[in-house]
Amino acid sequence: MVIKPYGYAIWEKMQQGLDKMFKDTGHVNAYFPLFVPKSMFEAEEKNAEGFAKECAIVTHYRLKNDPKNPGKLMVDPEAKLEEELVVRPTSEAIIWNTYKKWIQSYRDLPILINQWANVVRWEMRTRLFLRTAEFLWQEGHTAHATRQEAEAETIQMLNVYAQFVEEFMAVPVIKGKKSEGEKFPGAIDTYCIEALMQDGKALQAGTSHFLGQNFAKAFDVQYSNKEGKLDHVWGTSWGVSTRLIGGLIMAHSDDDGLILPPKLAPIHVVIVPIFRSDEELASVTKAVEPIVQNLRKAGLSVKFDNRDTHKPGFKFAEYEMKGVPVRIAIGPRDLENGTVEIARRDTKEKQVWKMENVVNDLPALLDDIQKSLYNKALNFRTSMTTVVNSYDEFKNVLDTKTGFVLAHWDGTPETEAKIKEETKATIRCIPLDAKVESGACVYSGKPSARRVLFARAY
RNA sequence: CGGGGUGUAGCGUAGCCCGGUAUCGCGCUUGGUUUGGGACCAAGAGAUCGUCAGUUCGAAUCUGGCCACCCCGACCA
Repeated sequence: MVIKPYGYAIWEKMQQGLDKMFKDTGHVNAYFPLFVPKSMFEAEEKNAEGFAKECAIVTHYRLKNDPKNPGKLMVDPEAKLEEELVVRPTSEAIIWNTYKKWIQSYRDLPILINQWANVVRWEMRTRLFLRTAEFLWQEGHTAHATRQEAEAETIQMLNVYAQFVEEFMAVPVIKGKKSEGEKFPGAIDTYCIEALMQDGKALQAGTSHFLGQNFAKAFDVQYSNKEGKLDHVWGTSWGVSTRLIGGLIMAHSDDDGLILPPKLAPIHVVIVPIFRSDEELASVTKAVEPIVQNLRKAGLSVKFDNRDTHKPGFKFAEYEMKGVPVRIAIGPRDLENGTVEIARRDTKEKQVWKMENVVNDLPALLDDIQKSLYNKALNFRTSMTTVVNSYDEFKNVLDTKTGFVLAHWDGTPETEAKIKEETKATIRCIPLDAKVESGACVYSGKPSARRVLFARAY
């Protein structure tokens, strides 16, 4: 997948928002290698097994001219690696192998590291942004002296993700815990945030794992505690990826293109001048320049599109497609009246503002758009979350209404697998705020203590 | 890997059944008229029809092999 500049700008905005939140919670960035020796990779068995089917492997380190095919290259059989290198599908292995060297004492803990990186998972079927063979993400890897501290870290980062997705992406999420079948291989517990897309399908937007001592044991990472006794350290890992861009697109867009929340929009405001002649453009430009400068001073990203190669109507359509939250049109009529035309992308609503109010009032409009997008998505999710009490109802909702389904489940992997097989729906999570409510599993009729969240998912 | 489908200009396509080197739209170039919601007119440029082989006087079209891509399924953030 190629991410073009405008799409990459969205990713950069996401990075900025998340990176600040990571730093604010005490984390630092570092970088670990792309290639992981196979022996290192296989040290944590469950993790290795979980990813084995989708690993790219480097077996050679040189190409040479193919004597049978002039001008073509071939793998040089002489250049076979002693040990194959796995292209990281995630970095637990190489990071824990490194942490082993860094940790001796409780005084070395905690280690709170994040890395921004690319990873490769050789998917059989890819989906733009949602599932690509190579993707960009961040992965946090922390090491702690106590179980309690690691668990608190896991939940803290889950909350960071939830806050980011809701505040920046304007997408409401449900925080929960994954079932045994859906959790990260190698983790004790996987927590996640689940979002609902406009087509009624769920999207896992981020995960935070409590690794227990699994990796510490696999990589022999021990520390001396205050009593002078050796113990394995406790770990977490957590990540979000460029999948969030796909989620952002699917959560808000309409038939006219993207709708971007102001907090992630590469361009907050586009100004389109209306003019027939160079003289008109000059006089419009003169009025626009101070507005641009002052909006930029206020911290907004402003584009003044003064191209004379495209008509205004074309530009209107173009920026709508790109999801720019606010468009300002200024023409000769506005110059006479001291006004501008303000159009918001989310509602398509147009207003005429006094020119002198633009700089002052625009931040509030952007705030309103941000909130309004969130509320719209929240209302949608609420209307698309259905409580069901029978398997017939369950299947009917999935087939006709779609969306999230809250149903009782007996807690067994067997039932989970059967439901998945028969309906394509998976347990998205066991919501953290699920109230204790005794009931009967929609599939088996066995007792259940709480409802879990089902959906068909990406 | 199983099942289905498609490869013709930068993109989307017609033509294929019934052989005679290619249609239309978008986009691109130039000129003119336009410019408050994706402009119009005119003139241009651009295609070894996925690839290799076969049949034929002649292949986008018929036959066979190969390659690539797409959709559905298994796998998945």
